[in-house]
Amino acid sequence: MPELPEVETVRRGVDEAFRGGLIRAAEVYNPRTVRRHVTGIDDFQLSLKGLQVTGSGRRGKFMWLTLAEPVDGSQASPQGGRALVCHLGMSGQLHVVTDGREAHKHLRGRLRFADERELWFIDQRTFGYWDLAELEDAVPKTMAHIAPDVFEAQFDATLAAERLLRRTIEVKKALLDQTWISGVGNIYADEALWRARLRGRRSGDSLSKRKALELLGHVKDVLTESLAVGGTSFDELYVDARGEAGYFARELAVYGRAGQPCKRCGTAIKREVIGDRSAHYCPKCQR
DNA sequence: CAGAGCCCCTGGCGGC
DNA sequence: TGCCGCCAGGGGCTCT
Repeated sequence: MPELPEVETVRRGVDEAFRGGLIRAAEVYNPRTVRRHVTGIDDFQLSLKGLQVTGSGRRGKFMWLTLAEPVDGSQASPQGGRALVCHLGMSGQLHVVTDGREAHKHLRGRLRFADERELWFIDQRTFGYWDLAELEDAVPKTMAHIAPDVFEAQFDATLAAERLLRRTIEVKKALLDQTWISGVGNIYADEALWRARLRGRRSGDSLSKRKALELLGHVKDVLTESLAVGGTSFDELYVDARGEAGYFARELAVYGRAGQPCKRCGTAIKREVIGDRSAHYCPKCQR
């Protein structure tokens, strides 16, 4: 479900609510939720108890809360220290809970804060997870294989374009590969390809460098525009940390619009399968 | 190293 | 009512 704009929207809401907050207890109800944490569920819960949230970060679709011991004058440096990494998977949500509501059916874990507020991790399909990681250069060590996203200073569009040009797989599939550019998922890959008038079936090495750069520009544009309106919500499976939907669904040109007219030329949008994921495109104006 | 194929889950929906 | 297959914003692991 959530791609970069949705994850960033959630991160902002969680940061605003819990920056500076003291974790009184951490509870995990489904062992799968901490499957990346090799020392187990009990260790995970104990490790978080008593820590303070000092801030948050994000790379692509991964977000994290930075943590420190709540001791005067010895706050962890923003470049080092520990973090609670959260990946939302296909159906994960983080909710700021202040009203003592009844537990949700898919509540997988929660942080109880000293002020009685709670952070809930709700995840129907359990592809999401929580993990603890050491930070290195302000990024969790466990994310060394995830490339910078288009909003990071380290992102080099020229380098990324050159890498895309060396790939023999379909461009659509390449956009979903988080190891050279992160944050793009199935929705925004289709949208960026439509904007660039490119068929997702084209192989990376069939593009000109100019076209590759243009595509990356469209990726950044569509992510920016979606973030500005809180992301894309189709149903209750994506809402922000306060339970609010995003408004980008109405701006989508191709994703989920099979059979409907192309917003540029009126031709019916088609759906195909690329790399076991659905892909939506205009058969006339995407080549 | 890039790429392909498989696995991991919980539902909603339409067809029979 | 059931059963069955398909579909859904994710990524990891293993083998070639």
